[in-house]
Amino acid sequence: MTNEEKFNLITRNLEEVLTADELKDLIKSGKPMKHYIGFEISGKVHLGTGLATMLKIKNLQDAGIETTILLADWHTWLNKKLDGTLETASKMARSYFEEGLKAAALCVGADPKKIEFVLGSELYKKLNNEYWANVIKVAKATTISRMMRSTNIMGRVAGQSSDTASLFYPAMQTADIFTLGVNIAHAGTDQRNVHVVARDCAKEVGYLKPIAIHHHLLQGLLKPPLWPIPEENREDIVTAMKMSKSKPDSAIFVTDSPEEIKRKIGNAFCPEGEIKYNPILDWAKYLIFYEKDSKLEIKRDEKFGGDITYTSYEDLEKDYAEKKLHPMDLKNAVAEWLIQKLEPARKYFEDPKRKKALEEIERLTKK
RNA sequence: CCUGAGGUGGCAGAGCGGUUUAUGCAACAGACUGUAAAUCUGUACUAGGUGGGUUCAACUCCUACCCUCAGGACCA
Repeated sequence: MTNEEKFNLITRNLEEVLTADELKDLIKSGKPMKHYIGFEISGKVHLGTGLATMLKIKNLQDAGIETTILLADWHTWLNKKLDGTLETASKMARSYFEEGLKAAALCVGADPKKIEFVLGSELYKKLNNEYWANVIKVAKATTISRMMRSTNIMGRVAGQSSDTASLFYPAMQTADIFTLGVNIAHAGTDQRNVHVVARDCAKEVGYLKPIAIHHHLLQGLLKPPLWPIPEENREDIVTAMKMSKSKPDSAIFVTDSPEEIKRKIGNAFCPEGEIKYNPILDWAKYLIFYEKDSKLEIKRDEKFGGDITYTSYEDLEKDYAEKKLHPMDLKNAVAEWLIQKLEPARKYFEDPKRKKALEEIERLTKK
């Protein structure tokens, strides 16, 4: 694989790379590339955490990068998720979340065995003072206002009043990056602020400045609070509409049953001819047509034009915009695609132990 | 620690000592569109921070405690 091919693989479908030149240099240098992405154990694995992330991880694996997933149990605790205890977060990290991510990896053809899963609490314990020293170093190298601007990573509006612990969050996340020694930090675009903090203070803290890569956040299935979306705050609304674990009908989880998938897609917001904000098209673009050789088969009645197969997102979008493709036909096809794609995950969770863990996380997130 | 405001259903947000207990959003069902949305109709459901007390009866009064918010005090 040439350096250019590697670069293209790593950056495919990304929303942002900080910075592309640094990445090129890193590839050229031939140094080992170590990637990381972190997750809170805040609920079930959905298409965003699962498929979107794993598709990228597969690219990275193919490019020969060492991939790491941090199971951020401390962050989960700090953020009062699940039942609010560290113990539960740690337990569910291994019993459920890691398994859910592995299942998702299987769905997209990534190799779960080549992903290193690191549990936050184990890492911190192992490193003893070093980790917390890094947190303090980061805290010393940053300002409160800077940190407050980064706190939207927790699904909150930045700067909104919250407890003191939330200020530690970005410092910890940054320390994670340094402590793990990663040179490629990966996340959804919602976490770019923290990555920028990490890059800003890397030198001062005495660590490698990580390259940050950000993938697209999948849209949620629900109708936006304001429709049509006013142009001036379009960005805010769209990011607020991302798929969310806490709104089960906005998301599809990797273990959802075929019936559940059909129901959710069926209920999804999907205006005819609308291509600017359309979760189903968004999913088609970022999941189905993620790989170049993908295709989507539409099955429909003769009176609606008969079956058709799309081999590029552009064609799909064009027909949809011109109303040559009806939302319902699109929905059916996307639902069918997902049902098939997620089959390995459902199978994986037939295992009694995993199934039990899944039920437990469902219980914990119910309220 | 002090002062003030407040803690109501999934969320937002009123009133009231006693009855069918708002209202909005969300949810669910139906109608209408070959999806969803919008619109119309309907349904259900779910409360009163916690412990005491007053009362025939308390979400509504009293009291203690807890918590949130604003300000003050302390540090000076």
